[in-house]
Amino acid sequence: MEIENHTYIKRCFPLLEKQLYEEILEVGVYKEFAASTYVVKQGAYLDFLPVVLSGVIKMYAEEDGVQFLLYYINSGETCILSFNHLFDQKPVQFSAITEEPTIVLCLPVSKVKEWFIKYPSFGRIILKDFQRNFEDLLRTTKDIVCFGIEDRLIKYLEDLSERSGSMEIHLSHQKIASDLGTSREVISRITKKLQKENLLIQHKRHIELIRN
Amino acid sequence: MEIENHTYIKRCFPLLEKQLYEEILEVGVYKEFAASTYVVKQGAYLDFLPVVLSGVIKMYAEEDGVQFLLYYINSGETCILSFNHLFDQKPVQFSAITEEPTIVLCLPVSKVKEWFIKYPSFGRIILKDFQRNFEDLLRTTKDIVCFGIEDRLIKYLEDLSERSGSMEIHLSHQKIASDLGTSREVISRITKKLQKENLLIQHKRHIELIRN
DNA sequence: GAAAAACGGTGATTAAAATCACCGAAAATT
DNA sequence: AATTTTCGGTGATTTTAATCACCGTTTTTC
Repeated sequence: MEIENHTYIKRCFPLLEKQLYEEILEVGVYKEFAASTYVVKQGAYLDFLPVVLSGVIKMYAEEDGVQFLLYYINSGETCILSFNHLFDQKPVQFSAITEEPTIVLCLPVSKVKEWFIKYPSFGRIILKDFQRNFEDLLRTTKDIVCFGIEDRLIKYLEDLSERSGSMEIHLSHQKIASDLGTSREVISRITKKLQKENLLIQHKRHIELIRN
Repeated sequence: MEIENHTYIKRCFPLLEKQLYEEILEVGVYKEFAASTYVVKQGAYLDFLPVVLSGVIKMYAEEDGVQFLLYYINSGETCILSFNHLFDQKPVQFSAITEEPTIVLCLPVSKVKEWFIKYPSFGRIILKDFQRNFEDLLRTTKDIVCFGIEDRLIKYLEDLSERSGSMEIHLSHQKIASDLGTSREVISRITKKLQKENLLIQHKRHIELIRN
């Protein structure tokens, strides 16, 4: 298992300085999560930086009883949003939930601070992940403000299809609804409408997208 | 004028290494903007990192003809969102507009990259600003998703009042509406309602908030 | 000082989405 | 096999906000 994890790290961070690589191996803690499990819960205090070695985690925001999807962290990416809270010891403002079985490498905050200054490559990785997360969040925000649920549902399904490489979406209306911050009935009605428009087919337990 | 700007830089970046400070003085370009002027326009390609020396700029997102306020950049803060686009030469996904007369220090991207690696203090500044912008954006997103316009208007006014240190808001309903991504009539109706509830008083050309 | 532009008020209507209520079918649990 | 849970469908209603239409006033511009 250890050996596998080494492989993951090499794959995720191909350009690390040798010394940094050694340090990561030394202090990094591996954690495995089943599908649909909390990696980070909103309100918690973190003392580590999670890096997704394999699998996918989804970032959720919660407020006023509503939970909605912000964006995904794929393998090889750091869950940088939590970085925000590593330094000022504030509770995290979001939750991270695995989408599938996922292996996470946890790097202690003290080391992260040290490496950020010591290793240029590490600083660049952090910055790059910050950028991506920022862009993803902005994209999501724009979508929410500027488009109705129907458009957002279509985007959501297309996005899922693209990232899974399959035209089939195995999710209940309820789960979709909660990702989009709406209610099940709304999803049911829209999918029905989309089926009439030949954009998808509703099967017993999944949705099949139709290439346009 | 040059001397004044030196003072601004010292005030904004109190902990710079001397050498970095010299470099900034050498290559930084000062730009002055009147109130309500574009500093950055969505879709443009940037080759500099803007730092607000004095004044305030507002970050807007645009999509599908709708423009709405994301958050503010105060004096001493870098407009880090643009940083995103410095590295990958993508057009910026937002606009930055001055709120009041504003002095901006423009740092060339080539130097920014260099300093980020060379000077730990610079890396920390960048990271810190990234954090703040990220948190601000997340806050805004949550507000938009989870609260109705009435609550958001109240927050918006309170926020303005707090940052200006005054209970008087000198903004037209139209301007408020466009910041919140809605229409004037909606603002007019809500302010009228809030007046009935003794939360504010509408004067001829401004709104007076009432301490609760 | 006249014309134009910006400002704010308000009623009526429309549209989008949330909520409520209730249904039967399928799947999972015991 | 019986029970419970999850799932999805659908009509009716309500809520929220957007839009349309029109008004008089104030401010700015020329």
